[in-house]
Amino acid sequence: MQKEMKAFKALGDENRLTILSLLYGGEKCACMLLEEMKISQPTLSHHMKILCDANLVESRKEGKWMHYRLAENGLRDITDFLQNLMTKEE
Amino acid sequence: MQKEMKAFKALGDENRLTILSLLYGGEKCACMLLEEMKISQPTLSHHMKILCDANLVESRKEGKWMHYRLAENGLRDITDFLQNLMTKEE
DNA sequence: TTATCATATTGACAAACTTCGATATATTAT
DNA sequence: ATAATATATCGAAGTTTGTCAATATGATAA
Repeated sequence: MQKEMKAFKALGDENRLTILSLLYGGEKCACMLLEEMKISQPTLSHHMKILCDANLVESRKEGKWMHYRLAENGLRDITDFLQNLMTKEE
Repeated sequence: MQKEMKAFKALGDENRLTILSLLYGGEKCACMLLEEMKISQPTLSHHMKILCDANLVESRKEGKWMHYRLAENGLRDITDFLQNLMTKEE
């Protein structure tokens, strides 16, 4: 349950939900995310770390750029967790 | 997105995840939840309010007892939200 | 090497959150 | 009406979280 809690904590922030929606279209580098949001660079870096630690986002380093993309596995894990809560209820 | 954020915030707490898992088997009254957890009565009340406000739990008053159950609608909403994030990615 | 650019880390501060004891409210029983 | 019980609200203490400026790290370019 610890794993799911970490993911839900990560999802419970407006900026991080925005980041996920920006990654919906596919991989993006940090600098592009930064342009589309009104937060500082350290703040973005902080949020990306939380999303990666929660397994919701995966990263790839290319030269001095960091590329981020949605982590399908982590997303599926918590989706399954929620679906299990719903089924067989009652 | 505000609605989902509220739900995810609510899910990002160990005690509240425990409460949801306790409600998995079906409706329970607050006093029964209280017995199964090591938190004070005001704390439980606080968490139940957060879960209800987030639409993850529904309540029913019967005399002096409050009965709580999982809110299928709210759970489905965020499950759908996550599933939409996953599909068509790429 | 030195300069420049992209990202990460540190340190500090304010805001938000969790928790509980004390107390209030509401319902039932006597 | 009074007592007892279940739950909610209040107020305060301690903890966690989000944020940014300053700085560090790592990579490329000159």
